[in-house]
Amino acid sequence: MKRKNCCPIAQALGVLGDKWSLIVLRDVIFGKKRHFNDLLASPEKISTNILANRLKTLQEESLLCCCVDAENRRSKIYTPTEKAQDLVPVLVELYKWGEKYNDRADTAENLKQAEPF
Amino acid sequence: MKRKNCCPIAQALGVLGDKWSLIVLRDVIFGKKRHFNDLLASPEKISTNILANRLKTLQEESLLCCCVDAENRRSKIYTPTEKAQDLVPVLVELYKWGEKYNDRADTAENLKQAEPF
DNA sequence: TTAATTCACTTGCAAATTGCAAGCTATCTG
DNA sequence: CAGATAGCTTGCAATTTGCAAGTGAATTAA
Repeated sequence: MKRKNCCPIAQALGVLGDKWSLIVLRDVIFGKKRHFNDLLASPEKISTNILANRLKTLQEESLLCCCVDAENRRSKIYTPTEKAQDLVPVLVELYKWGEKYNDRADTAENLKQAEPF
Repeated sequence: MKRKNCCPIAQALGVLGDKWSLIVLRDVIFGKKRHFNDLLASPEKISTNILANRLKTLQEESLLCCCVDAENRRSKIYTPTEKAQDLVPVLVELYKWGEKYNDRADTAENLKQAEPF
């Protein structure tokens, strides 16, 4: 989804707003996974065609770069760019939110309406 | 995508990891939009069936609550819960990242590989 | 009080995306 | 040289998305 000339949140989601991109980036950034098969092995069970497609689009978006492993030339090494590293705060906030809410049942407190601004 | 018993990032993305949920939440939280037609009017042009579906799932996930407008009974008011308000930091970090990178072309700086941890 | 309008959807259908399994090619290892 | 391994690609069914048109109840305008 190309989202030019619009709000930065929508622009960010144009790149990251799908089921898998941020999972792949999480594994590359925090899990330090560098190889196709490492990324395949994540508990979320991404399939090979989807992973190949995400690696391609994340390179096109300059979030990952790819080089051949000098010591094993059938292997490729995927590395996060600084643009990807700058997603660390996003991933950290997502982590905190996920930890706060998605482990536990909905409580009366959670369900409270937010105060008006 | 149900993602129980896994990493909080994956849990969060199970709820938020699609093209539209965070756009709707952005509009409800920051844009203070409260009605179906307000949300439809966003520049990203969500379609009616998708919006209806997201409003339903966001209620099921306790991110929005819905009540009938007392002064206009055909109108419904969608309000963010605290669980939704707690996504503000996520949205802010997405905003900052989108602002930093997605307005401009890729520069040599952006494309630099990240330093190893 | 009837007609038109508005609001929040729903339905139908085509197009795009996802998910699963199998296969393929180049490299390496025994 | 035979198998194993890494990183894909292909085919196809199922799910999700996007567009346009339609629905029904509530409201407002004539």
